[in-house]
Amino acid sequence: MEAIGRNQATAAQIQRLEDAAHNPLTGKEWPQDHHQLLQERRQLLAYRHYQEILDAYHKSQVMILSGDTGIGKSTQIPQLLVYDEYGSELRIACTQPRRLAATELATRVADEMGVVLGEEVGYQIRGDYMIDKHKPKKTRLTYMTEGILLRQLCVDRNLTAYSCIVIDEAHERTVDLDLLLALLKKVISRRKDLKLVIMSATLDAALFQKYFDNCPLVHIAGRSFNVKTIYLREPGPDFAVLAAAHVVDIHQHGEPGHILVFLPGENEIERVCKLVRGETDGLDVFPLYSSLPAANQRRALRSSGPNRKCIVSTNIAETSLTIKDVVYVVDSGLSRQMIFNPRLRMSVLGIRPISQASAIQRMGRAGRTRDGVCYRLYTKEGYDQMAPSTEPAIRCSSVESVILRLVAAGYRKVMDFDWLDAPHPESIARAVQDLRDWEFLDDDAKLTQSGHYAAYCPLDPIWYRAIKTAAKFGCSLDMLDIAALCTTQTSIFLRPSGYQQAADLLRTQFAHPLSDHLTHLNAFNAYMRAREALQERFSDPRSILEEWCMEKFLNMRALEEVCIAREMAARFLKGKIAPSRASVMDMTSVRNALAVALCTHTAIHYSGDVYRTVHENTDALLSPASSLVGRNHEWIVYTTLHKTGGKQQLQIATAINAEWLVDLPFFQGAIMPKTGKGLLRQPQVKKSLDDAKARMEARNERQ
DNA sequence: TTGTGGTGT
Repeated sequence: MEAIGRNQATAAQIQRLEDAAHNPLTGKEWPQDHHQLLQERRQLLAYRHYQEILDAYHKSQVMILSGDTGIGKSTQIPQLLVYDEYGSELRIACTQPRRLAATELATRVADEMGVVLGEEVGYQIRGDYMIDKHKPKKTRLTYMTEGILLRQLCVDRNLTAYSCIVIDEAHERTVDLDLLLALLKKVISRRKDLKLVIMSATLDAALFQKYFDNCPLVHIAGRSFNVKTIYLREPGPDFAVLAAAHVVDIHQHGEPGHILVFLPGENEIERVCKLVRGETDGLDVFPLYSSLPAANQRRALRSSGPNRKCIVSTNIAETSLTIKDVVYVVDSGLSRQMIFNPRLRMSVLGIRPISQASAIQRMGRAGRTRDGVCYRLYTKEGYDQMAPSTEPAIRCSSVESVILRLVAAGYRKVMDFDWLDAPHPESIARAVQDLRDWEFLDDDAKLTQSGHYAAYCPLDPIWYRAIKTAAKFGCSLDMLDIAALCTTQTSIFLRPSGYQQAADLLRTQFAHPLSDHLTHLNAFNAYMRAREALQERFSDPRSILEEWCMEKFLNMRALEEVCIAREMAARFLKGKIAPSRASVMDMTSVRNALAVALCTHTAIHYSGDVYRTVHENTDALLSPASSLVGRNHEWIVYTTLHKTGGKQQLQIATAINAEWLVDLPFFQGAIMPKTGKGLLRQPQVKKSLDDAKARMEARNERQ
């Protein structure tokens, strides 16, 4: 390649390289479509700002790049940096919040640069990579998820393999991103030759600029196409009815072009679909949400008949999936959001207004291929009252694993760490307390050996502890499966609208009378058996497996995720924890291990369907899906405490014996919640444990 | 009488 020193390239030089007879990266001739791709790329706004971006990049260690979606930031900027960084002989990483984006961008950019995917341009996501690992210099640019870079940061705290890190979609503010930025800020102070480019939507750019000592900001103004925004004149009564009416009106009177409707969830979506179908002809209506079987999702995205298409979707179409040729957007202004309440250690799921940033993102979905229209089912005043940006995820989730990773990275002052937005102090305090209860931190908040392992284990910390505990009970492999099932957030059980009762009925074939954890395990084992049997008989059993899952109302995507999580965790645990399995005939040991490991998540039966949690001292019902409903076991452990639709629920529970709790440190007198007068707030807990103790003593005497 | 969306050498 033409000799350009590191960080000395000009836009003209790069253009010359791209116009040359041979590909400067490979020395080979360009692929046939090179010139056409180049022409398309040179139309993109991001490409047209090459020189301005290079100037800012050369001048400063950190820079922020802002601009609307669809201008080619994610594809063009990393390519530009490949040429500019060529002299450094180190790699460039470009992070993405989602796996799909990482793989698709890598594929596209490898094409545009005229190289083979996995050679000069590659990707890395969990359980899958296309990079040249053996020749360190070969892969110049790697698209990866934020989590992958965080992992690499744990191993190599100065990221010595890289000369430049590009953070894309920074405005999405995932938990991993906030942790990554905080750690990168430390890295760049140690490594002055490491460059950082943060790409974000316009609205949040100033925030990042301030965080990085007022570094330069380049804004690429303009968007690919205009979208006209139409507000409601006065607030409407029922957003579902309103949404349906807008769709019908657009279909009857509007110019050609597909319609995309944003609603909070599956229920609302199915309702609107029904309303619209009843009143239109020649309109293909598709629901779209994550628990929809993959085939139905594909149909919604790919179908292209002569009819107009209307897709009624959750937030999944806001960022994760792109629908071609959308001209109309109907935005309800609402979404379901999960917010963590640190005091109750409880997640609350509810329908809330979206942010302005999110409204803009939804609107932009109408202007990807030509000018569009966005109908907002709220007033201009309603829009003005929305929060400018979506609350960063680190502010509304539990932070046990974040704090653990932070301590593992060598930062112990977790309370006054330099965050972009700090987690709630109460969240941090809770996390530190939990990590101590789980023995990952000692009394000086120092990392223990087992805390060190938990930080590197690709499972939630509490599940690493559960596997460790299970090893003592001779069932570490059963617990590994349960851990993978619980760490994978999406449920393996489907309950499609219209088939709820059938789904509930079929679920009972896996039901374990004493445990939802074991119910999940039964279903997972059944899937693994079917998978193995089919793999022996067919070379590509995927579609048959998909059918098998469909019949049993199991979510195959979730089950495959569980498989990957399990394999990765198993690889990590090899040599650290002895593998063992409980007898199929008696899973008592698994329940006992769950009781010990999840002892901070115990609840005692109160009255009727009501349980009261020991730690938070709050009343909650078993989830209606639990196989323990109506059985009134005295003690249970649960995986999560949720609030949905105003009701507090305990999800994924297992019945346990009081005898298993009496000797645990967590249940010794001092830790029990007390009232101001020093009286036990839950005398029933004490009584139950005392009774259990008496029973144990009596048994010992008899022997 | 139940549920938005992501992610992990």
